[in-house]
Amino acid sequence: MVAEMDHEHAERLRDRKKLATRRALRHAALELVAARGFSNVTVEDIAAAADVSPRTFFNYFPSKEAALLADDPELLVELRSAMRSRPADEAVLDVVRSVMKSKLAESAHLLDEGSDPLETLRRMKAVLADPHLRAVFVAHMGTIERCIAEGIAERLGTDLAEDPYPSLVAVSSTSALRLAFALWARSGGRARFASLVDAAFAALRSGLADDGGLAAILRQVAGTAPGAGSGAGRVGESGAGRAGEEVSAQEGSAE
Amino acid sequence: MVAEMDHEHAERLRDRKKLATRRALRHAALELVAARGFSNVTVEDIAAAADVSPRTFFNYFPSKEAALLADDPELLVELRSAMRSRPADEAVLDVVRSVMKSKLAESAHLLDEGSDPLETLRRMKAVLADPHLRAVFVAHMGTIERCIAEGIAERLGTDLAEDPYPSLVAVSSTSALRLAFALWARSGGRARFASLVDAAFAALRSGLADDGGLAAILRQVAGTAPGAGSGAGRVGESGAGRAGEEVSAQEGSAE
DNA sequence: CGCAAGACTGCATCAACTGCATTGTTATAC
DNA sequence: GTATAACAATGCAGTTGATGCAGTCTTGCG
Repeated sequence: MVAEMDHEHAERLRDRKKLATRRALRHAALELVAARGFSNVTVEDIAAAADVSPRTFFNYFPSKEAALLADDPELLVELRSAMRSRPADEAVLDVVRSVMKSKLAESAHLLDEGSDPLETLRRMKAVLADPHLRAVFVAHMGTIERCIAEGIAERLGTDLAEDPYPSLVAVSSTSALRLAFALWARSGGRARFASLVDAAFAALRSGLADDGGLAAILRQVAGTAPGAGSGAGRVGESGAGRAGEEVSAQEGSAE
Repeated sequence: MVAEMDHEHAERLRDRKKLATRRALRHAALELVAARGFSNVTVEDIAAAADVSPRTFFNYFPSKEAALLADDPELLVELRSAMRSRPADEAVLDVVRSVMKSKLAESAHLLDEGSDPLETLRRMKAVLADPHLRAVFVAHMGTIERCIAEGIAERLGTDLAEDPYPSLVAVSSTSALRLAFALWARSGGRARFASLVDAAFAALRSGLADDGGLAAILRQVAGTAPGAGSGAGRVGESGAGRAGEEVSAQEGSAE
């Protein structure tokens, strides 16, 4: 029962060990960084806590930040192909919105790789708390933005260098995405990520007249009341009241 | 006429020398990076090209990137105070827009510090060409975004943690700003930066219905025609036609 | 001139990485 | 069950970015 594992198990022994050390490293990194701050933790510390040699750390992650952020290069090509597979007559904003909801749901692909969902939130909070990690995260979103801009230009048949519209949409969309992330973390992971994305896009489409239902979602989730009313007197001439038409229900329904 | 310089000149001798080496370092960094790429240039190379010791480089810049990017920490406090000095009843979007135009004009404070305007463009292009520098630049804009979000919350009297609206506006505004930068560089520095900012904000306020005149400005400046017409058939249901109302004239007038 | 402030430099040090050669462990063929 | 190939873990040396410290040279000023 110990030695005669069949091939299925045997083949996975290595992979499981690999995954285990990977998780151990990520976990150790999170613990140490949450406790001491990113700059006060060395790779040596992380490796020691995960019980591997410092050199091994770099066999798993290309940089110290990567142990916390998981910048998956494959994600970008996935995004591109997901954009290509949407119907040709769909509005670009809807394409981007749906792709974001499906591919980047719950920050699974941006911060985590199928590990404990409880840790995802802690990781996100640690990232948002540290200036350097925040910067790296923003930069990471920048690469996603570029990828989306190319995808839009491809759909519209225009050239990124000539037509500013794809860049404009990409820039705005990733802003909405980043905002949704931050708010998701702020809600303690209780708000539905897809709802936040929808609300952020609605807010954008309303011309920033109000928050597109973001405040409502947060209020509903956290039971807190914002200091001032939202949606009036904030934008000078733009008419308000067009936002929120696409915000889906955000509680009760299963994922 | 050589030894008896008065105090004015004398006091500036040091400063001039300092400024000279600073410029020399920045110049050397730009030249080398433009020629070889950021990762193929060492601080030692830059110092050697500027004829100072490697240690001296770090007396002028905190990092290798800083020699190309000039991330001025003072800029943030300037932004905050500029936002405070705007009339209290001004719409937040207008506040941010005007502050961006005045404080970040022509990327003077973001990439340069009063040196040759010709080099500013080269620097910008070098930054946008290199993935790592691009990432650092995006991250830098992230700090500006945060600063602006705080300023908006302060103006509205709300709390960043409760009300998502300030974050939403900040995120969108810095996106517009970043877009204006990229387009400015793309135009070869010929487009008026303020016009691009106005156009980007107009596009945002139109709910991304069209590009708010960005394409028109670029076409006017560069003489290129985009592959597809702009403003129709791109966004599904949002009505177009509200954009561009605030785009100022962009050529002929002196800066 | 002579002194003080401050800029430049060298040196030692640390931490993030990388390449290479070696050792250990797992998978598979015999 | 052992030999062997594949691959993961390790140790080691070296490069590079970055910081602190101490000594030297330049500049500012009386």
